[in-house]
Amino acid sequence: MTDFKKLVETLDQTTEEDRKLTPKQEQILKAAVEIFAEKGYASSSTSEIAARANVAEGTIFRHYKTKKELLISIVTPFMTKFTLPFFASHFANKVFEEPPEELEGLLRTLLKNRFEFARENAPLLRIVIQEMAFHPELQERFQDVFLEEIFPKFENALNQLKAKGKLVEIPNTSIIRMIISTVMGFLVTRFIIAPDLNWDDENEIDYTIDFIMHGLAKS
Amino acid sequence: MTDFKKLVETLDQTTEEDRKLTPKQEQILKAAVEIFAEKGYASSSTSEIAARANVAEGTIFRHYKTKKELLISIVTPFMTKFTLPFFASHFANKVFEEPPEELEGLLRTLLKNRFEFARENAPLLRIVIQEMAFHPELQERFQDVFLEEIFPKFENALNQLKAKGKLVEIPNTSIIRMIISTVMGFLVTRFIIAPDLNWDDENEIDYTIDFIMHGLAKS
DNA sequence: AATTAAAGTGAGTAATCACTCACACAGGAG
DNA sequence: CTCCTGTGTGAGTGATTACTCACTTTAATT
Repeated sequence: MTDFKKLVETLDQTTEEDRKLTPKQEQILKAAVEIFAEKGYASSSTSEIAARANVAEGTIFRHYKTKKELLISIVTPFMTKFTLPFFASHFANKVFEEPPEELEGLLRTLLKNRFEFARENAPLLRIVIQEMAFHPELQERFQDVFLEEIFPKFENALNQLKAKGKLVEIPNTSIIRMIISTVMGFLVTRFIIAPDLNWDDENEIDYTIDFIMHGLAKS
Repeated sequence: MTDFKKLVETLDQTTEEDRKLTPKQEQILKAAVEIFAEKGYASSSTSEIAARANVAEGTIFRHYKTKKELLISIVTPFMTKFTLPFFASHFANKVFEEPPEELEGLLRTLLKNRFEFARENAPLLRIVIQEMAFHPELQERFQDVFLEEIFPKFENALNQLKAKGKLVEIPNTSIIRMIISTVMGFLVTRFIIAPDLNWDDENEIDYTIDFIMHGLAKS
């Protein structure tokens, strides 16, 4: 429960920070997200961001010392919000603290959570995926969250499911990789690669969960 | 068999083109691949490429009209070589022309093929994934290959497997998405995100195939 | 009304960028 | 030898870049 408290504090902090923002600062962030998502960080110019935000170029550098600091202040709140609640919903949290009965309920909340979040933040998801490759600061931030918060809980749940004979006996790292590959593959296809297709989201989510469930069930 | 012939011609053509290259031109391509993979296309400068290639900057523009043409001449041969042989190995080809007995054999050749290719061309794989998002020319080239060559054959094979009652009854697009998500998720993790981990490749390939097989088997 | 600190401005700057061009040099054909 | 064409060169160019700074405006406090 202490973990959960810490998480809530983190989220509250960031939303408090959001409220401190000047109107012009909000315009800057909005414009920067749009342009970064469209052309990538390296190909985006601060002059263009200023223009779209209806702001003088100097105003950007009043609030953010460098262009990179602007990127980071956009990306890191998203990263923590996207990765931490992985197991932070009340239901999912319970699943991971009590011995988990079934993988399916966990997968379903997890996928639906992240699906809604990705839908509402598609440009940010795009930016993170694109820029993570080139900015070590972002990689470190991600590793911190993933290795210390998500991975241990994930592994613990998998071990309990294995003990109950409900999971294939392959390494946890492999299981986690397959789950994340499938989930991220779905989200990336749905919201980044082909967002304009006619998606039957309800069914696709069900198919995806069934695929993982059968793929990982003890044979 | 005509398709197969065309494919061989395509591959031969590109390797013939490779042989026409000046030594300096090879140095340029090698340096460009390295630097594009390290810092991304937009953050790479032609001066740095020239320096690493031990070549004057003007030499680059003698062979490639623009920086973007250099990128494209690097990326498109890789894309066709990576996507086309999807079903072009003799064995896989047979599987897709005769009624397919099992999905497993197909998956195994397919994954092993692409695995070796990704291992030998990891920097190029990285460049393609990174730059596809921002260059419509690359997206079009990819769509041509995928929609006209791979997708129809893939779908045909899946239909035959479904008719035999060996596959779940969900849309082919969903099945294809899950297979590609899992395969690409493995290759990207293995060669781009965490290439320095201690990988047990033989087993990981087996796990991955088993995961897909069970995930897609008729329940 | 006076004071003050923060927010906002935009012309200015040095660096870097992709790309050009006039020229040097190779070697094969006539 | 004389062309000639393709290859290689590197100083030069205009455009663009992230960032600075002297200045003005805003808004809240005394």
